[in-house]
Amino acid sequence: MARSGPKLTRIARTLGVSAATVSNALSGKGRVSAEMVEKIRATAAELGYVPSQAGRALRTGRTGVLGLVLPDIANPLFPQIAQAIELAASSSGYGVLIADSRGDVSTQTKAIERLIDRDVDGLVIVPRRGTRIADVGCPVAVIDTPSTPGNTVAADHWGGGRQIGEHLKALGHRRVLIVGNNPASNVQNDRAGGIRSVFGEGCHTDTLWIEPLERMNGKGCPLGLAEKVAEGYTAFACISDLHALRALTELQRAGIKVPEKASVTGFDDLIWAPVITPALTTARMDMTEIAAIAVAALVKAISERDPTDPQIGAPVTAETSKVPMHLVVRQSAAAPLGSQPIHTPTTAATPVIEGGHQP
Amino acid sequence: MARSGPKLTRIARTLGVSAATVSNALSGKGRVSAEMVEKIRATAAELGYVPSQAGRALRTGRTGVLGLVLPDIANPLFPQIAQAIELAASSSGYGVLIADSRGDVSTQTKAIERLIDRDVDGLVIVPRRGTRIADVGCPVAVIDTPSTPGNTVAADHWGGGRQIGEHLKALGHRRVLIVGNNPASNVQNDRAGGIRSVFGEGCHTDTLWIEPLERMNGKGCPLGLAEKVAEGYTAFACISDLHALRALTELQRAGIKVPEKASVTGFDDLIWAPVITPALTTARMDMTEIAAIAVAALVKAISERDPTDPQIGAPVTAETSKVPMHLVVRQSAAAPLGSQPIHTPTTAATPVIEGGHQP
DNA sequence: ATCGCATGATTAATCGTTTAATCATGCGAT
DNA sequence: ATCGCATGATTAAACGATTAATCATGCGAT
Repeated sequence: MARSGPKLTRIARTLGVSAATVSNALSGKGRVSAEMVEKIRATAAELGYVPSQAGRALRTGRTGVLGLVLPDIANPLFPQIAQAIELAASSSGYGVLIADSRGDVSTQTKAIERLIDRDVDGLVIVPRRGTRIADVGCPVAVIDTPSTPGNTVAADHWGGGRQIGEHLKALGHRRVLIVGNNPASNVQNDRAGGIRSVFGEGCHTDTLWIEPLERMNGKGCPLGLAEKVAEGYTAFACISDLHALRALTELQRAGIKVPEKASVTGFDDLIWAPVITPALTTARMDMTEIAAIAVAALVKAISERDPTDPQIGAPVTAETSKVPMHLVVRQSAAAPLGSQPIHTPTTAATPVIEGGHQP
Repeated sequence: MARSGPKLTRIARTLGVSAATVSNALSGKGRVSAEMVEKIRATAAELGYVPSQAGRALRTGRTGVLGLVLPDIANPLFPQIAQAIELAASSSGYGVLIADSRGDVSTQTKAIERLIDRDVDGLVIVPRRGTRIADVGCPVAVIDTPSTPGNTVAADHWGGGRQIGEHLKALGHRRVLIVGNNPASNVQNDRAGGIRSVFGEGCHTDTLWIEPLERMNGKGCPLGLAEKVAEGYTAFACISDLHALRALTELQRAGIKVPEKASVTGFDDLIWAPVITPALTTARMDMTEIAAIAVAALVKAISERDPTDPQIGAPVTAETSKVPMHLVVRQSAAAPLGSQPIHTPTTAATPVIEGGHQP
């Protein structure tokens, strides 16, 4: 709807100048005397002037809107991501239009098209399981994982895995089961790889992928972790807090105390991580930072680009493409029975130590 | 950015007619011969014409964009809501712009203003804890709970509570602890009220509000549920799956088996409900339906409204304002020890029976 | 034969902003 | 005194669609 507020012309008439002068003064582009600028600024503020996006968009070919595409919108990380992107975008003066693709890969293209048709200036895409983004007609920032070609910026998932691994190793764990969803995901692979990289000589890791298991036994099937404990695994390093939750409750239900009998760690520091019992040790990504970098790169690309040319571009690049993850130490991981922890500085980054319930 | 695609004029020139005719043909408004309409439709489709939102918005005063405001974006329900709203909006030809207010009430106004300044045609607001929505300059749909004045459409939280309560009662529970976050929330109050309404003669319910407890003992503090079990409570009816999760893990950790020794139920059917052990019995709202009604009401109000008048309106109203919730029966609630379940049809609505892990 | 009218299409104005091109003015240098 | 130039402001065109007003045409009725 059209804002009811004053138009540019009204400010111009109020001050007895032309609309062009007002526009120039407000944008600081043309030649306007300092005093005039001052007067115009003042009355614009006083009248509560807000430029019409429509008018501006029509003239400049820029809408000031970014599109956000999360092919897997049901993802519990969605709130974090959306929040961070919206913050970054709005503080750069951009709006954020969302598009959902119901987890469906074919609908993803439709969703992107919907955004393009609405003339977004750029897109932020968090791709689903290694989907490559086809050339769209506007700048695109891809948030996946540093090892993915075409990635713009992402958390250092591999490094996060290493931190989790080092934490577990320092606690004394030698047999660790990595629990993930799907090996086709670059993110999950990097996290798992990071964990594995820590356990060398005299250690053993194996990986349990849930999705194939569920294809056989049905959704929500037991993971059989009690047996794994019997096999000597003392820690379950889960690729996401969602899996950690699943592992934790399954172990508890089987009468295996966490963390005394088995340690469990997660990833992402999802909303429930601090409030479950025991509170979940996990690795968190700095979405605020990631979003800021992604949006900045996008904004740069947008401003450098000629709005009329229908460029078919690769994803934009940022100076920093890898943002460190932060280990959040809570209660779900501890030294295994019959082993004393090794006291070594575990990671380069300082881990966040957080109690489950400090006053 | 400006779409690279063909403009209205190009179609006009291609067919040797005026732009006005093309516009009329495509919108079906003016007087155009049937054959002309056909030809124009055809070439428009062939050329892949997409109207410029900017041009249209400038002329009509309608942007075709709705704003979505979730004051508590960190809410784990967010994905569900956003997904449903986006679906409903896009199938009505609208885009969805999001605004976050970081859970802060004062920032909420700012967020709404950001959307208004971007000329959204209407707003969907899921208010935080009974916040009243001040008059904004455009149609607003409020999704809260039917008992809230000014509510447009919402799940029947009270009815959902009743279903949960009846389920527990039918299982044989007589001492039930309701676990909520904050009594200031209309939604939570309605849910709790619905549960309570079921337990009359010879039954006992009490309510535990987490937020006041945390203000005393710190975030993530223990809820002391083991003591409650000792006091004779056999079921914990939580107002949200998040609390249910907290209760479940705390009980498990204390060695109290769920559901044998204590039943736990939730609300919302959040992502983890089906995959934890035991899978969570909960009540789900039909967000798709709610979103459809909210958006439909909004669209109606928008089309009836004169885009130029800066109406200061109350929230729009819908024909149906109360959408039933669905009980999802899984494994976390069962008959208490030493009591046989009463076999009664528990609810009017057919509950969804869902296994934790069927093949 | 003429008027009126319905039909189908065109003209031109408009939405609000930006911006290139133009214009007026005063001042310093020749 | 005149030219050139810098400065500050104005004019006017443009973006792409919509729509009220207008125009041309043919046909039936008087």
